[in-house]
Amino acid sequence: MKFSVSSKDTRSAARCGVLSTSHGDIPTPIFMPVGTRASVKSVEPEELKALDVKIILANTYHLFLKPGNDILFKAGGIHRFMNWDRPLLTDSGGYQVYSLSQLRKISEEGVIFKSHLDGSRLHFTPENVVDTQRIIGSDIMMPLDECPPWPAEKSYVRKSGELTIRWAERARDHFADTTPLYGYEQFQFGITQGGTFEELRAESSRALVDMDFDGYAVGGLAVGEPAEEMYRMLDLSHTLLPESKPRYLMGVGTPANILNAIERGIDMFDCVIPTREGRNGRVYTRSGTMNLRSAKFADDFRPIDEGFDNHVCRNYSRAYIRHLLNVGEILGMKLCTLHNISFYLWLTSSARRHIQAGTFTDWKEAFLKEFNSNDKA
RNA sequence: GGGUAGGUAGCGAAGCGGUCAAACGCAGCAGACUGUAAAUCUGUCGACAAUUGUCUUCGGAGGUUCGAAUCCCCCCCUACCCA
Repeated sequence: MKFSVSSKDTRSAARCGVLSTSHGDIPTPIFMPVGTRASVKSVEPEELKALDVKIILANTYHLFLKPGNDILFKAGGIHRFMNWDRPLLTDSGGYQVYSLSQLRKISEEGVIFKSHLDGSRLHFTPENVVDTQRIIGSDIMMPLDECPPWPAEKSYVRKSGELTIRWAERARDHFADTTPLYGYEQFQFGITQGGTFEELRAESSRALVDMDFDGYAVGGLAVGEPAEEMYRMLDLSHTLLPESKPRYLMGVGTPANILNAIERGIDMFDCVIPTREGRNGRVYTRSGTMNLRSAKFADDFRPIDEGFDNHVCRNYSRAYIRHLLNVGEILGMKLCTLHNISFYLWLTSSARRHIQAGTFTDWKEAFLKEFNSNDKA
């Protein structure tokens, strides 16, 4: 995988780069909206492009259930299926090992899920998860891993992390033994685990680095631990993961999480916050968040964030969107989603600009001060 | 003019002698949401004191009863039907 770091911050580990895939280049740091089931909920791929979304996520577990591999293969892969011609990354189902923990059993071989849709038993192995992602045709695929909960006993996190390492090895081998199905290159990242234990995180990182993945994800964080614990793990990861490979912090996070992680050398992020919270009426502004369902916005005809230059703020008022949410019109959820994605992309593009200008740290402090001082939620 | 069904907290709507400050829904208010089982979920929702507390409510006025939103009488209003 071609990844080039173009500029580095002098006062922190923050860096800017470009990640090249067959479906286009991705400037980093970057935020990737989540489109679990081949859809960023409520938004058309064309609209994502209009927002200048560079790369989106989809999920192997959910796509395997529906529409299933047959349909995805007949469609010619996910890009053609959903009319998205830019880069796409698939998560492996490792997060579902965590989020659907009541519905699965883990063994050395892999994971058996009891489908949340119809209860049927689904066998996921490191190998067949690679196969499914070949069929999906994602530009970047993730190996099956176990995301342990927090808090968890160190002994459990160790055992779990060691299993994830063995799975990663199998996934890497199987990736090498198979080829892309649609004529363009695919890449595979490794996922480090180890919870918030330095020792385990380091072991996991070293083992995965030895396998020479195309990039490295830091997994198993933002599952309930204090943010400081997460940052500690990032400081450590920064010293262990190769400079020359992209680093992806999975499932993170709030604007503050993202900026603090960029400061610690992370290049890629995904999170459901902007889309899910958008559907629930919470929108992000430079001076904090606000819940547009509140009656206090009923006659507030200002844009969501005055002076913020995006499609939603240029064209719609708080009062209108509040009305839409209030009467259950899907457009309300959509406009909030569009706005939040736009805000998150603005956040990472601003970070890039300030890293390049050498002003990242100051800008981050100023942004967070403003964001936290006047929370409208 | 006659008949029938009703008038319950912001709205809608249960309750039909005590366990009723009164189910439930909506609206309101507050909160949650981090590799999406989330267009979801939680709390609150008469007024005050703000933990077990007190006070005023079920169209209005009387009455029966130890006790009424619930029973009786009169009045007012609404919807529909018949003249």
